[in-house]
Amino acid sequence: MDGRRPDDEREFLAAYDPRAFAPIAVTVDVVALTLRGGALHLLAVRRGGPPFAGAWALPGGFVQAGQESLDEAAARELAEETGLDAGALGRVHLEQLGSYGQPDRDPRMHVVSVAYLAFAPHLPDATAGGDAAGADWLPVESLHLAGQPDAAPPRPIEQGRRTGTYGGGTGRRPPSPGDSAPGASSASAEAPAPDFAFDHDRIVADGLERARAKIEYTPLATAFLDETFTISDLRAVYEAVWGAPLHAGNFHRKVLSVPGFVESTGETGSRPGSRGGPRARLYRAGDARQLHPALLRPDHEAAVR
Amino acid sequence: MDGRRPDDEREFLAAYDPRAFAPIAVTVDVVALTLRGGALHLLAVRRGGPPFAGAWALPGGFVQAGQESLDEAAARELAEETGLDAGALGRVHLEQLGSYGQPDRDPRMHVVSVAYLAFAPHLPDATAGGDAAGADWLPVESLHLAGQPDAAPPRPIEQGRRTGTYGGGTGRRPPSPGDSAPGASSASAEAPAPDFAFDHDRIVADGLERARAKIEYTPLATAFLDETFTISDLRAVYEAVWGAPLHAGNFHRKVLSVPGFVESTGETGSRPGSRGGPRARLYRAGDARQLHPALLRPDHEAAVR
DNA sequence: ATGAGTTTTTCTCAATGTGAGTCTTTCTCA
DNA sequence: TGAGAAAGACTCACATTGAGAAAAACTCAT
Repeated sequence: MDGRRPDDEREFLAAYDPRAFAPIAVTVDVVALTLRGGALHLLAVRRGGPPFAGAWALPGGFVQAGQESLDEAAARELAEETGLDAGALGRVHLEQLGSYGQPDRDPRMHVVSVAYLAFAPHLPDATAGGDAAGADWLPVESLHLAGQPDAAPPRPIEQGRRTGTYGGGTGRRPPSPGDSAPGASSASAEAPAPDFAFDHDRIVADGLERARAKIEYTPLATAFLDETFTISDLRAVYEAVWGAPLHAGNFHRKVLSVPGFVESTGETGSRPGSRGGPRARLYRAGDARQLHPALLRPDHEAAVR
Repeated sequence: MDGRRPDDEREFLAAYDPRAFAPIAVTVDVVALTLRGGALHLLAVRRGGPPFAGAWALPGGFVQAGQESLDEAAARELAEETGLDAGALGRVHLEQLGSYGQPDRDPRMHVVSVAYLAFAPHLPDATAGGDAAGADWLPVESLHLAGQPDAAPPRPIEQGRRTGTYGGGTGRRPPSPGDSAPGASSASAEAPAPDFAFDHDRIVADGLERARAKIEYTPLATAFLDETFTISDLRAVYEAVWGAPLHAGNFHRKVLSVPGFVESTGETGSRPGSRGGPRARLYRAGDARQLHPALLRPDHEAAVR
């Protein structure tokens, strides 16, 4: 562990001179996900300088030595990049994703990056905080990521109507096995560059997989929604994150059967953007921290071999 | 992300002088688990120098800047502390657990530690590699850990016979709900100190929870066993890690019903240490990377509220 | 205002998975 | 040789799941 070198006070004080031994920088990077127009989006910044100038990257920055914990650094970076105030930030779920420390992942020096995963309700447009050249929410379905077994080929972005359910919109549902949600866009103005700086494509891929797995057995899908929501809103989250349509009836039954997942507000919504149907009841997140039984992904082919 | 400061070549080269800005040290620590005498054990080293001289700590050390990845550093530290050769190390499962970066977690300076979790088949006694004062396998059930809801109170270690099944051995099975496996020991000679240096008790607690959760939905329990094993051997792993007895018949049925979990060798074991019963069939790990359906922990009270 | 098309919500049914036991057979040990 | 233990196959009642049907409540374009 930390410091096995020193055998006496003098020696370890020498050995721990900060400038003498550890030329490794520590940064945090945030994979921030939100729902916009029914589709899953990722917060990315456009790099202003080399290396990878002009490429997309994850928002992040250096951990301030001696000043902050990793969690605090991640929250700070996320706030800087999104313009979130402390209140809005409080509604965001932020958890550690993992650390990335290949010696050559940054051409300048050995940088260990601690990645975080954030789930946020609909957020305002990103404001290029700090010194990034720009920041934007990129539709996740249009990204092509390293090592993604289900990476979708690049496709032309289609602006347009969405059904409000799952992230597809191209009419080819239900998707065949092994299908990944086809390209679709909603809010972001420009076609996303397919590549990320550094190893950020891998971090994003890991974050997405974590998000998809996490909503199976935790109620975190509610972190994408406002204080109150309908069961259909919740189903739209699962469909967007998993990229597959779900059976509405079974989903309804299941959500209500899991203790502590959601609790009824007694009220009923008005659903302005609806395309018909009765007014849905409103719920808020319950007090469960784990879902039992879990909502398993459809197919997710049995044992992954 | 890494480096948003620089806006031109000159500036970022200056900004990235290794010695100029990041007095944060990066270490790896390994939560290494193995089965000894049917009980789960944790590899710990006795600290030779301050701070926390004489306390138990996790094996670990500095990441060699520019030289190795985090995974490589963890494997190296584990090998140093266990005397494992490359071959034996190949049979060990090693995965990243998480990073710990509270500014004051090490009194000397800001140290970010990337923790790893290792599952190993029965290993030889630990050899105090490096410069630790000693290394030993501590029975997990005798530890009392920070923030552990189910932390067992310290108990006298009882040397002695074990039934070969779950980690109890005190005859009080089946345990009542909420029970955690009572203190028991097998190999280690001295009573374990209940406290760890730094925040290592938290890291251990996180590692144990991860291990308990991970064997639910992955076949990693087989990483604690030799090349071939019986269903009972496998059940003993689950019982030791979860600290609760399992229904032998249901476990048997379930393991065989999960595709790719185990595959039959066609052979049958001799079981020298057995206390009766027919010779069990031998299996080896299958090719599944996920268990479907999963083997859920008993009770694990529904939704954790 | 009317009818077509949607959506919410509830039900049914068959298939599958699960916990708790029982039973037979095969071994070890005293 | 008999008591005790373990492997493994079964049974049974019950919960969970996927697929589908259907009633009721709405929206929207004619």
